[in-house]
Amino acid sequence: MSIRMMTLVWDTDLPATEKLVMLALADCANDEGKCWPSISTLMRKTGASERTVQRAIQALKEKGLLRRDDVHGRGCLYFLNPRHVGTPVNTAPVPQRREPPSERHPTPVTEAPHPRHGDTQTVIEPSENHQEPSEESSPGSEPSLSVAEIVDAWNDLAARCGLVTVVKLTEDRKRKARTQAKRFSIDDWANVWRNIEQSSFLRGGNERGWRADFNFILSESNFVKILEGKYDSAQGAAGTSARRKSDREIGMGLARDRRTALDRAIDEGLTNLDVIEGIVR
DNA sequence: GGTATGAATTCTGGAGCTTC
DNA sequence: GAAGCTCCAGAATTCATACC
Repeated sequence: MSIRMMTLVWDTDLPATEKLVMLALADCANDEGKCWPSISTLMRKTGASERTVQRAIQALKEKGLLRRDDVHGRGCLYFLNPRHVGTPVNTAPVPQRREPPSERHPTPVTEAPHPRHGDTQTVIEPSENHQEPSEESSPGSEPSLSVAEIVDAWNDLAARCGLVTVVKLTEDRKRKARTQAKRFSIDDWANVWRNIEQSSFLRGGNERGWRADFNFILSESNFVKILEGKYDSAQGAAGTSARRKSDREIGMGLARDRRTALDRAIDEGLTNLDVIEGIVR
């Protein structure tokens, strides 16, 4: 154990996990900062998982606080960097800090501060060709729609309702869309599109002018609320569904006809959102 | 000033695979 | 066997706002 190293680590302004791993390393190090604990030793000392320890080591390396030399067959040698560790807080590498919401980018261009290797910021040009069949399959729970179908349907709806269209399809958005597609049936999606279109609140008709965006609907709780008609401003918070509002505005008979056609289309296994939306409209 | 709420972001751990 | 890497889903945290 190096008291000198540990004292320097305590004075750093590191995120909790990184500081904990750094302390565990300092606990094994000599006064030169040299040590060779295994990942499992660091796991035991910190109480963190293997993955968390690895990530913390990677972050410390990137910040210059740590150097790691691989020793084939013998694990790794770590060198704590006293110069960096001892750097005053105000000049030390600071942890990632989020922008306040008012400074954040609007939905489509929000990016994770640590994009993973292989992440892409794909520019979506709605078409019928950007299917991702390999990503949609999941044993046990088949998604009701593909990511491309969801994005296309949203962009179509957004264009009609003056909402923000999806310009970039991040890995995070893809993942959430896939999750939603597995959670909800195709008629749930059709109902959500319709409820958004019929909700003045979701289209900016609120005190702050806030509008629903793609990320908003990818939240499970938001999706359920839209589905249940809780954003139906005309009906208030009583929970009356947008479907009933649709009946009132369009006329009971017409709405019933449309719903019947929609149910029939769904029963027949129709998966084309454009067709379904055409019926809904 | 304290508290509750909603939305957005970040962190964490499991699984599976590869490399040395 | 040890370590690294990526993907994924859920938990935790942060922040702004509204309300008392």
